[in-house]
Amino acid sequence: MRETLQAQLTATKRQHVLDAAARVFAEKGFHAATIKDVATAAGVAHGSIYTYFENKEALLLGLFDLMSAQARVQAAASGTPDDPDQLLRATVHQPLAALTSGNAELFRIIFSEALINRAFSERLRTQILEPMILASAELLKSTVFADAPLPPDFDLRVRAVSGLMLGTILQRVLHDDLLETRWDEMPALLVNVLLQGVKGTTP
Amino acid sequence: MRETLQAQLTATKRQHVLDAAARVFAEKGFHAATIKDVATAAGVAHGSIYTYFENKEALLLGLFDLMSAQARVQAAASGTPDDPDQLLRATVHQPLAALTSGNAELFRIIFSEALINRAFSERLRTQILEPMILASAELLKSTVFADAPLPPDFDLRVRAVSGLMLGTILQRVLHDDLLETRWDEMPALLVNVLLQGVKGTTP
Amino acid sequence: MRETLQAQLTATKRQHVLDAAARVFAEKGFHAATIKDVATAAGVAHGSIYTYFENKEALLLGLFDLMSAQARVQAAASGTPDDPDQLLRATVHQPLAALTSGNAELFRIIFSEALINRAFSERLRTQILEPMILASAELLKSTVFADAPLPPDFDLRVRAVSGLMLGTILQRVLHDDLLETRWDEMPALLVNVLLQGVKGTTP
Amino acid sequence: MRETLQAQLTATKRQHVLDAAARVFAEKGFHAATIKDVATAAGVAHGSIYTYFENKEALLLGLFDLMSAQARVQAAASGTPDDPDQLLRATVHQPLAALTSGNAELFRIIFSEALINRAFSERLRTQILEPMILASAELLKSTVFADAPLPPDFDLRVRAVSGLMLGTILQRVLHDDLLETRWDEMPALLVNVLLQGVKGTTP
DNA sequence: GATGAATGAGACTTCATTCAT
DNA sequence: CATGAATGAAGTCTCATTCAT
Repeated sequence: MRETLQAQLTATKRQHVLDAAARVFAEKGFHAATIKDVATAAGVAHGSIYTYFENKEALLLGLFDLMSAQARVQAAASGTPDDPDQLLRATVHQPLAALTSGNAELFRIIFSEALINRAFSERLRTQILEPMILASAELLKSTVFADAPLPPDFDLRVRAVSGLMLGTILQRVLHDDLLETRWDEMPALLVNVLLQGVKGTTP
Repeated sequence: MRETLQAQLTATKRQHVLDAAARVFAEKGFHAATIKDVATAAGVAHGSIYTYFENKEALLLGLFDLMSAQARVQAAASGTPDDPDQLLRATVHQPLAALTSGNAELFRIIFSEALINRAFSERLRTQILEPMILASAELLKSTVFADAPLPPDFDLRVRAVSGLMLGTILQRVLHDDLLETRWDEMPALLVNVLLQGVKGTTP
Repeated sequence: MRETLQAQLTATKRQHVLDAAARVFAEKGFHAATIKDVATAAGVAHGSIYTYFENKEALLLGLFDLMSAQARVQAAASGTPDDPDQLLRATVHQPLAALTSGNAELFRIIFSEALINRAFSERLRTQILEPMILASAELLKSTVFADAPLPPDFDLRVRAVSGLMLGTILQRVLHDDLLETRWDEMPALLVNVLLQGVKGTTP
Repeated sequence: MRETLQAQLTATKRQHVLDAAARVFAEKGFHAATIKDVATAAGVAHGSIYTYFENKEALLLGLFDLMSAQARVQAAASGTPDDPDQLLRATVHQPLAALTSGNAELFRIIFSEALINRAFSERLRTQILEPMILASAELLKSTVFADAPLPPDFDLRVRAVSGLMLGTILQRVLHDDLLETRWDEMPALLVNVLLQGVKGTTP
């Protein structure tokens, strides 16, 4: 039991360091930030970082797992609405909503690294993108294609769905003012586009 | 006349160095790559890099201008088809086609940096994204909204169009095998989605 | 208490590095000497220099403070003799005596830099020269001009006093063999010159 | 004859480069100044410097010779006054007057280097200081010691004379405002000090 | 476990010098 | 002779990582 307590304490501190890392990396970028920066932000000696993380890259992986976990949590929390329309809305809403608060920074850091680091992009695909694509596929099957046979380019259409979400997010984190201001309207609008095309009249 | 020759020679070598930089940065990432790597790839002494570029960041900016220029060239080359349908197809096709050959690397390097470097993201927005958004807006006005009044969320719908393209590209450069294999089908498919929604039947 | 010990240890090592810097700079000159040279002379890794000094220039400032401190210490140590004659002798003796041992090196380094670095010459004037001039002025007032009104060119005469000392020192550090050999005779001789002119008979 | 013309042309350009070097070194200091700086100031390509000077240090030596030559020229120009008093005044006046105009910079550069560069200090002693000391000795012999046997510490007294001049100059080039303002009064004052001591009444 | 002094590999950059044109 | 592109040695400084306390 004591070991459990100890372990919990360790886990807490580890999380504390990770939070600090998220803040620091977000502000300075992964490469510009130093271990000392993170340690200072976490309020520990810089040597102590190595008690919780093997090296600097492990901090990044930790952040990655954090994002991955958050995505799962939010997916679970949203439940599974019965109404197909609600389901569609929820599925599109989720990834976009994940960006509010401080998560845009996390997105920036992780995608920035994944774009130029093959190992990291693998991880990103496996843990984040593929689940998102899978969810999109399930969504399409149970909604728009519920009554029709799947077309031969079904998988590609799924990429269009996930691409629409990713691209919208990407534009926002690249500081598109309009998207930042009217971010709340986007989920509904994207659903509309997916259902009726870009001309679709909003209900 | 001699000056012109000399200037041309210099420009050529500068381009040569820039090409090398693109290759090296693409493989290792901007931060992990060293000036020496670039110099070796270009076949010059590492001090010589500074004959053509003021510092390492100037190389990145050079790559940026390269991408920007390519985008402009392709936009100009595509001309202005009369047929609205052709126009739509062309506009969507362009950015996606720009990714073939070695340009995916350029995209990776530049977006990776823009995600974590505010000055760079400004540049990216002004020189690349905003023109793309403007083109999308013009496109919509002259095609799908040709006969209808513009809806109040028109600007947001434009973001959906550009977002669809960007997100699709992003997935591909993150090594989505399916997209890499069937990239040729995407422009038509995206046009379809935009016109009729994701369920739209391909003609 | 432990903190005090640690601080003392750090201070000691800092001093150790500074001593090494004095030796190295004296031998090679500030610009020709490298951080690596200093580190090697101090017996530490070259990166470690930066634990104690922010950068190379800080080493020079450290040496400067060292010289400044030494000057103060010696001034204090000499006390204030009652006999005016003794006072004169002591005041002239001090700066000249400060040059024995390894301090000629310090003089060389510091004056060499001050001659071409305005910020440094300001510092030198404020911390070393002006105190010396002030001391010379006080000296004159309480000795040769004790019973007479101060002449209108009093301040200039003070410069002659300090100049006589500085110039003599300068000649010695520029390797004048005669001065090096018979340095001990100079204080008395200079006092004589000041009192009676260059022809003055030594008592 | 043509060769002479050519040689003169070369000499002229060489002098032109040297003037530029004096200006540049004076402003930035020898080490901070680059060959390119000098070339730009001289209006030639930086590679061309090497047509006239073997390397960067040769420029410094060139400046040294320049100063040395100027000193000789001025010494010759001043002639040899018959009146011993005039002679004394002239001898002291000379080195001090040499500092007006832009020569203070030259003094700074050369003494700065000589202080930390043994070879250079040798040169300085041989070409500048020793002649100055010799002149001082001759001066003393023909004036204050004209009728008396030379004292055993004669050579040291000579150092006091040259030291008084050097030290006064040193203070001025270290930006002593008072000296800069009232520099004209110094020669007479120094003569006075030498003749009667620091208390001496000005005639 | 925590600390932070110490390490040293390695990065960027400068610049004196050379040499083909 | 003049030019300036090219070279590469060398320098300063950073920082991830280690380890004795």
